[in-house]
Amino acid sequence: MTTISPLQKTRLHEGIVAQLQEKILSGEFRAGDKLPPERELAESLNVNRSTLREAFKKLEMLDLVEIRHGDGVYVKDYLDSGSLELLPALMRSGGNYDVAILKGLLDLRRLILPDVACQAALNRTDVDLAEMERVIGDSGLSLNDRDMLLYSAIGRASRNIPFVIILNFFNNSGLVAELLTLYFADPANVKRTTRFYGEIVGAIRERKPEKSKKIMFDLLSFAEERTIKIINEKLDKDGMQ
Amino acid sequence: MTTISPLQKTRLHEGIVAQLQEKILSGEFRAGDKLPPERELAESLNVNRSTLREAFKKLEMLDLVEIRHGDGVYVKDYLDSGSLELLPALMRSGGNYDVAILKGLLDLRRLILPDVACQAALNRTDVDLAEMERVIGDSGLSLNDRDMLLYSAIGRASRNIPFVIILNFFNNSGLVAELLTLYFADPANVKRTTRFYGEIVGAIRERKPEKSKKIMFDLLSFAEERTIKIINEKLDKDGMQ
DNA sequence: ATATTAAAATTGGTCGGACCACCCGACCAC
DNA sequence: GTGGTCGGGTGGTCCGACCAATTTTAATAT
Repeated sequence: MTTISPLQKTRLHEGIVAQLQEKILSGEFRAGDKLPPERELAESLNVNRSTLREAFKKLEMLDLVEIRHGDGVYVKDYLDSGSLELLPALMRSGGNYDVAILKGLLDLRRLILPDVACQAALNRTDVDLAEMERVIGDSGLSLNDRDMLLYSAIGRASRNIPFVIILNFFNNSGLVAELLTLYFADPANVKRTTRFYGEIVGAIRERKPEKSKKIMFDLLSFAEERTIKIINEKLDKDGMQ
Repeated sequence: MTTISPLQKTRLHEGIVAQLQEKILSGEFRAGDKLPPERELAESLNVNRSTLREAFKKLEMLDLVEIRHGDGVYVKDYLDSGSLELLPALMRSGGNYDVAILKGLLDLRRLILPDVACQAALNRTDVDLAEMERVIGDSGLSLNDRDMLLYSAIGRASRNIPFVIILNFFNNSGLVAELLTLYFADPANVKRTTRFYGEIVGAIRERKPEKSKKIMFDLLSFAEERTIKIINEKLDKDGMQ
């Protein structure tokens, strides 16, 4: 029995984006390389030039390529200019998790979220609070959804837009979703996290910034340790078979 | 006598992206709204449908719109799904700096960079170190360029790819560049920052993570305070005239 | 009347080809 | 050398057509 179908409806230009992105991230196309002309590349891919151009527009927005009118399309160094959106692809470059990147992401979470909680405690409105309480009380939500919605609500309550954007990147990229599923597979983790929900919302309700920060930091530290452990076990198992 | 021309070459579809993005961020188009059909909108903008579609591909990559085959193009809530690349536009929504977002960005910097310096001290190679020393010793660089290149070098030395990507977003978005120009207008700030360069590279050379973190944090706190002050003065002045 | 189903209309996705705008290198005039 | 000219290559835009997915409408069966 396998997991549910991916049900990806693949638009042609998206396939091209994925293909070219992979070639760039894997190093097959190096920074500074000049790609073949659009007309030529379109023919190679058996695709219309318009379609290829739509793909290029996405790659340009990801800062993976630079398009120079009258000259050509050049590969950029994604370490100099890449976007956060590249991380999911980078993390799976070898088929397995790239643990270094995963740890980097968890670092980021641990650095940012306590401050978000702190600012949320300072700036939250009653409406923000009601939304948090609704989310942690809604039994119709899956564990994953509840978790992500709560973080999203806390982010909004902080009124710090850069933080909100980064938080929602975590939520929407699918990276956290995968990790959460593994994490919540252990009932002990579910219990710990459920307790955390009450504590953090309570601290935000009482408008206690330092307490909120500490609660958030402690939970993240706990979850981070467990997650790294789970991933390492998974890698070991996959490595053996 | 004025400064040299900006030499902006504007591609048609980029103008469309800017226009639609502004309408979304300003709230003229609200989340959930359905945009006019491509054919209709293309005619309104006096532009070809292919060109409009290229613009849509960029807006889709920014997660500002969702394109549904056979249905239409819908506006998304950028607070739920937006990308970091939106911040520069958000910060200038009213023509002036949005100080709240600016502070959020500086928060982010102050949270992340000390950890980057810490990890750089742990993971740097001799090549990384040589690059840092080259940058701070290169008298051919402008103050702005030297600053950004040093941070970039420290970021790479940390070997933490998510951090590098966020750092380079700061550098490449143009936000930091503007602030730096204001910041470096005061010779006292130049002096303080130049001293910092020697200290931080020294600490990274000696592989002292906590020392590196503290040096970075102190400098950022100093620079942050000065920058906020400068911006507030600027806003006051602009407000009076 | 209501529910089901099939056709039509709407809309995004792809295509092929044409022409314009820009960059660059080769060549020429001074 | 210096500067201008020109031609070939490349991205930018345009046009009109058809394909594919979805929604809407109309016809039909119950």
